[in-house]
Amino acid sequence: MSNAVPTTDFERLALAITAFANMTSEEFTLSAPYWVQRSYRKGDFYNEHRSVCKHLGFVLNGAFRSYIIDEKTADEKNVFLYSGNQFVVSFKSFIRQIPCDYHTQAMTDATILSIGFFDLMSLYQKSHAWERFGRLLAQEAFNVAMERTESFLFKSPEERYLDLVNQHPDIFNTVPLYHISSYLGIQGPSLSRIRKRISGK
Amino acid sequence: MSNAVPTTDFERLALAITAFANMTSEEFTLSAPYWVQRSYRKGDFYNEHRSVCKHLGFVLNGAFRSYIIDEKTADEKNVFLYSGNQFVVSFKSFIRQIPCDYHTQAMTDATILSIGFFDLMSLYQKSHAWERFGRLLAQEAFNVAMERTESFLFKSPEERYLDLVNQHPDIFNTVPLYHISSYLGIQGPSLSRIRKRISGK
DNA sequence: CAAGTCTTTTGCCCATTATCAAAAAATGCA
DNA sequence: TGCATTTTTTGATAATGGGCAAAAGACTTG
Repeated sequence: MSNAVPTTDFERLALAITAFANMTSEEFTLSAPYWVQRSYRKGDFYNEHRSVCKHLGFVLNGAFRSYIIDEKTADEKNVFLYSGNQFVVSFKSFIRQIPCDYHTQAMTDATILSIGFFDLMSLYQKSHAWERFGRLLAQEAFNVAMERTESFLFKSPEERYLDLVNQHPDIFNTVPLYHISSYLGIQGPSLSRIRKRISGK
Repeated sequence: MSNAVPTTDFERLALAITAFANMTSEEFTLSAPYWVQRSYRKGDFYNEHRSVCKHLGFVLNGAFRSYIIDEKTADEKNVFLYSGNQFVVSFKSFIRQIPCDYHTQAMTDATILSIGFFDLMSLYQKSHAWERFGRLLAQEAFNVAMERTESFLFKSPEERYLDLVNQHPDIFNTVPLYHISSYLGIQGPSLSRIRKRISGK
């Protein structure tokens, strides 16, 4: 972990946030003192089960997953994937500052820019635009959850796979397929067969 | 639709909200002028696709569903069910006051107590406790969505069915099973077989 | 480069669900 | 009550995914 934030990375963050929350670069600049760059090795934990998620991270490189260990089968199930230009955060734990249900782990070496909960809260107080950011972040979390629910309701594993290829083309080069199959709610061999079916089209 | 709110119904609402948001009955009483009782016949719409959801409803009797029409198969898929002592609202549409993705319809004759969006917003402004209610409502919506996502990820249709029996024992007497199978993400005949399997245990 | 490890695919068989159609049961209504 | 409609169940078959084990392929790393 280091504090030096290269200009280009910081500009990427600025661009993403000003676009996301429709804020000016002056408003964004209020947050400048708070961002810290962090690096993770593959397998490192962004946040662990039972501990409170204290930071909101913006993914510069690499990919993370949130997973739960299924008591019955003792294996891991991926609930969320996060990759470049997305926010990595265990939302429920973060907004309520309560222990997290998930393990959140780097699936690859990764770098992020992160801001602490209390710093973010102070921005919410200081700035209307940041308050809006907070609301949009919450709504986004809700939307992601709903889209995922609807994908299970309306779509076959094959369609969910194709959607994921469209949404995160980047992760397929860097992340093992068993993480993908877990996210899709199917077994490794099933994903393998789906990919075979698709390639024959 | 009528305006006369019987005392007992109103007390049920008061009890539910004060418990939910940990507010005093004085704080709850601030909302008293705003609640209106509404009645629905089976098949009536609480809110229609493309129109903004303008009310938050507390279900006194009966049950509602939110559904989407699947373009591919042209049939309806239930995304949410709402029954007694729960809030019926199309959350995303309500909080952002944007057109709704869903149809929300009474599955049985039903009565609710409802409060309008702007009245609720004014309560949020006037009262810290109501602001807390708003936050908890949002978090609850998020949790419901997440639990539903996780149920698809971790559970078989049979387990989802058993969970629903526990969570909403009331609706099984009043609502056609095809609404339930749609909610569970399976076909009618499959639910029938699941029920047969279970009854033989 | 080669051995060892990790990841993905394949083969096999089984259990469950989808699909379509028809029968049976339940319900509503005259 | 009895007919018509709606809802649920059943039957038969096909498609899909699960589970297990083994093989094949990729990737480390000494």
